Amino acid sequence: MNPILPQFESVFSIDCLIFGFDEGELKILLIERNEEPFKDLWALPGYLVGNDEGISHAAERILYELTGLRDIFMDQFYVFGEVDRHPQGRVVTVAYYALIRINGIKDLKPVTSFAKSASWYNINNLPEILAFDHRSIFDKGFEKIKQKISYEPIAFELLPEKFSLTQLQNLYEVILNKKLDKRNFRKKMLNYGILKELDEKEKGVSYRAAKLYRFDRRKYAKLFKNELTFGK
Amino acid sequence: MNPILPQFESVFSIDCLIFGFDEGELKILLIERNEEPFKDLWALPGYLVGNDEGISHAAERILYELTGLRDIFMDQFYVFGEVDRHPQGRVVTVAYYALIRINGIKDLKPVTSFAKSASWYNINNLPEILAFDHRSIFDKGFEKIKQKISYEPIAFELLPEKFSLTQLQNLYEVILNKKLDKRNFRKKMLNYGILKELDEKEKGVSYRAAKLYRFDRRKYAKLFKNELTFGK
DNA sequence: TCAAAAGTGTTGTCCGTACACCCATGA
DNA sequence: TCATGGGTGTACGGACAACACTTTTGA
Repeated sequence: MNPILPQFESVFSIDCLIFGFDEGELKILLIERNEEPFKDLWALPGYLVGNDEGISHAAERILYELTGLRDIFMDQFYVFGEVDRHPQGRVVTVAYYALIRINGIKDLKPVTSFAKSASWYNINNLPEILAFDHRSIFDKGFEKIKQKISYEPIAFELLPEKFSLTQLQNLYEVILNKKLDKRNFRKKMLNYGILKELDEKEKGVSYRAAKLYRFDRRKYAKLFKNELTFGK
Repeated sequence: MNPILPQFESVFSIDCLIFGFDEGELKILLIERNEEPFKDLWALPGYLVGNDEGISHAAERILYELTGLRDIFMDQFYVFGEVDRHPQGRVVTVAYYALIRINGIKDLKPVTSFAKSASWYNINNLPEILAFDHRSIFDKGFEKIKQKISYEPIAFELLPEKFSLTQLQNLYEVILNKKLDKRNFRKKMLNYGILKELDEKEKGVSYRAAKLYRFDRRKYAKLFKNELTFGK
C-alpha cells in the first residue's frame, strides 16, 4: 500500500475538542472509554485515521457521528507527536477544536466501540484525570480559543442564531475569564456593525426581556478580519 | 511494532519553512530534489519521521543537518493530510516554520540523499512550481508569520543580535507588505522599552551611521505578551 | 559639497475605560 | 410592589496616524 519507505510506518489519529455553550457555561464533550488502555476514564472524542481518509474529513466524520451535526466551525490547532504519548505504540494525533450550538443537538450517540457514554463537562470542572495526554490537548486548545476570540468572530458559532447581548457578553467573560463592563461591551459590539438587531425579544423570563440579535456575516466579510478586536 | 490496528498504518513527515532576512529581503530555504517524484524541482526541506522519533525532535534535526544551527525559534503551524497530496502514497506532513539569522550560517549542507543543492529564495520570487503541495504550505506558513509578527516579538529572531531601527522597520515592512511611518514606528518600538540601546554604531556605511540596539528579553518577559502589538 | 540615510515633535482623532442610575417585565 | 436583569451617556487619558525638516557622515 505504501511504496515509499515501509520501515517508517506510523499510526495517526484525530482528537476533537468540542466546545459548547449552555446556560452560561462553556463545556466540552468527553467520552467514557470502554477499552484498554485507560478503560473507564474520560477522553476526548477521537479515532484512528485510515490510509484512505483525509484528516479534515476524518475530523468532520467524528463530529458527525457523535453529534449528528455537519458544517461545523472546526480547525486543527496542534499535533501531538511525542513517541511515548500512547502506551501501546507510536500514535501521532492531530487535535481539532469544534464550536457548536449545544441546543441544536438532539442526542449524543457515542457510536465508536471505544466509548460507553458521552457527556458534556464544564471546562472548569473536568474529570481530574483524562486518558492519554488529553489534558494537555485541552489546555493547548483552550488557550487557542481564548486568543482567537479576541480577533475573530468565533463566539457566534457557540450561540444560538438569535441571542441577546448579555448572552454574548457572558460567553466572552467565560472564555476570557474576566468581567467586562456592560456599557463598554455593548458600545463596542454595536459599533462594529456586524450585529443585526431583530424585532424579537427573549421569551419566558421573569424580568424585562432582552432584544435579540443575529450575527451579520455579510457585513463582517466586508471588514478586514484583522482590523477588529473583540472583547478587550 | 504497532500492536494497535495494523491496517491503519501511515507515513508521516516534517516539512520546514525556514525564513531568513538578509540585505532587506525575506527569504526561505529550498532544496533541489534529486529523486523522484518531482526530481529537479525545488521543495521545502523535509523528511520522513521514524517510529522512534518525536516530531519536534525531527524538525530540529532537519534544521540542524541543513544549517548547522541549534536552539532555533521554530513551531509547527499546520498539518497537511489530504489523501492524495503525495503521488506515491499516503503521507501526512506536519509543517514547521523556523526563523533564523542568515548571517550566523557558515554554509548549507543538504545532507539528505533527496537533495542535490540548497539555496535561499526571496519570498516574492520563488520558483514557479514547487514540489508536492509545498506552495500551499508556504502560503499558509507565511500567513501565520504575518499574523504572529503583530503580537509577538518574533522579528528579533531574524535579525542579527545588534541591529538598527531601520533594519527592524524594513523587516516589518517586508513581512507586512506595507510602508510604515518612520517616526511612529520608532516612537512605538522605543516606548515598549524592550530594546536596549548600545554604545555602538553601524560600520562601513557611506552615510550617517545608525545606532545599534539589542532585543532585551528580560524586559519583554516582564510584560504580558498579549498586551503588545507590533508594527501597526 | 553632495548624496544618503539618521534622527526628531506636535497635533488631531479615535478607542478604551471608568463609572451609576432608571426602565420594563413577570411573579 | 418588588426583584431581576435590560438598557443607557459622559468624561478622561492613551495610543495611533499624519506630516517635513535638520543632522551626520563618507565619498
